[in-house]
Amino acid sequence: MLPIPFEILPQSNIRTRHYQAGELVFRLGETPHSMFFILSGGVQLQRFSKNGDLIIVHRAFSNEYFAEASLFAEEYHCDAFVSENATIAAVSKSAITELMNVDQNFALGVSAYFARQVQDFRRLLELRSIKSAKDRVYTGLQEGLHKGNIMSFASVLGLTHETTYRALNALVKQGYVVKHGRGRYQIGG
Amino acid sequence: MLPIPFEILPQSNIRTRHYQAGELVFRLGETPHSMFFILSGGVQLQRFSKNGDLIIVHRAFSNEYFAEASLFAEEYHCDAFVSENATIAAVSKSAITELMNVDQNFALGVSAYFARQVQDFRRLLELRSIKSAKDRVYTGLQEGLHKGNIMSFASVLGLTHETTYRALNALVKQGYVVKHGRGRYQIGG
DNA sequence: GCATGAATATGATTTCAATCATATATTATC
DNA sequence: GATAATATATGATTGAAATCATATTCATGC
Repeated sequence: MLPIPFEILPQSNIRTRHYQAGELVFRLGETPHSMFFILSGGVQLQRFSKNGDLIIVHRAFSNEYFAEASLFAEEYHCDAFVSENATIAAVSKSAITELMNVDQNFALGVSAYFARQVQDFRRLLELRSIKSAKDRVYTGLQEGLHKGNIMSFASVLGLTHETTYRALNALVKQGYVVKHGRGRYQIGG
Repeated sequence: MLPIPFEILPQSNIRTRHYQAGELVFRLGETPHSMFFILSGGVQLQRFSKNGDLIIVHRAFSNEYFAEASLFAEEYHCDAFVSENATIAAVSKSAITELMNVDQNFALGVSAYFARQVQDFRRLLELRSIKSAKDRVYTGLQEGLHKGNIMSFASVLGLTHETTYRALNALVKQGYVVKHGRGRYQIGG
């Protein structure tokens, strides 16, 4: 059910719940007892600045974890606001840390999981540093980030979908990309 | 010498070397034996696409680790190209994983280190998703990212320094930010 | 099969950050 | 203390992505 390495945790350590949009999964200042995995819906981690402005720290959606870092923190430093009706699995923090103490392989797996994420984020940031939409779309294709539809590809790239469609079109015209059908693009000319 | 949690590793597991710009620290396909920490200089992790285009996966500079993820990988999947003459500490991979197996606290520390990084990257991505330069600079100030000078603040924000100066100026004029002196800006009006 | 909504696609216009240029203040170096 | 290098700052111009608009194709539900 959960992605590796957390799939080996006994089901008893996972509690799944539905949330309505607008609910809070946790609040700033509370003591973390869980890490969360979104089965469906959306959550945004947010806090308010001294001036009262809303700061969105992270938005998470289906099949993503959030609040992993609070596994190792004394308290949450933001609110988890449900932005779309969601089903969320709460994974027990103590179960994870205890298993890490017992099972070295699991401990390595957890580190590897986070290290891998760091790697992915760096790659994404580097991709976003590419100014030209055409180059960014092309590199995104090369990196295999066009998995689902163009809309989500565009959002990974940090571009509007219109700009992404146009860039794809231009790349096809220039022969860098082939179009196999509506919404189906692939590197190669 | 190294940042926590790696500071407790015996010095014998760390080998420091100078590199000239243009050298490779490691090559794609090699077996990882180390994770690296840059004492000075710069490195870019890069690979070449099927079409022969250079893809820069990550650029790392002073006081940053790179290739952490390869701690848990079978082989490097990019080259580490020295972009500026550098002094780099190689931290033994086996020393880290062995210590993780023995010392649960260290294992937790390693996980926490990566988890924290994931958190930071998410925050940075969310910040970069703010379109307006003024809003981005303002939020960056709120998040405490203006530590050194404006140039480095601008590069964290992913903006040119000119745009950053202008945005700061505008924020001061609108009363959202106060200027204490040349290059010294602070939230508040 | 028809209606509704979403994704794909492209056109017209606008906006705003990047770019290029220049000036001044500050720090570092000899 | 003079010189060079860097950071701060601002002005003018440009270009490319965002925005707004519209059409078409495809999927989904009734």
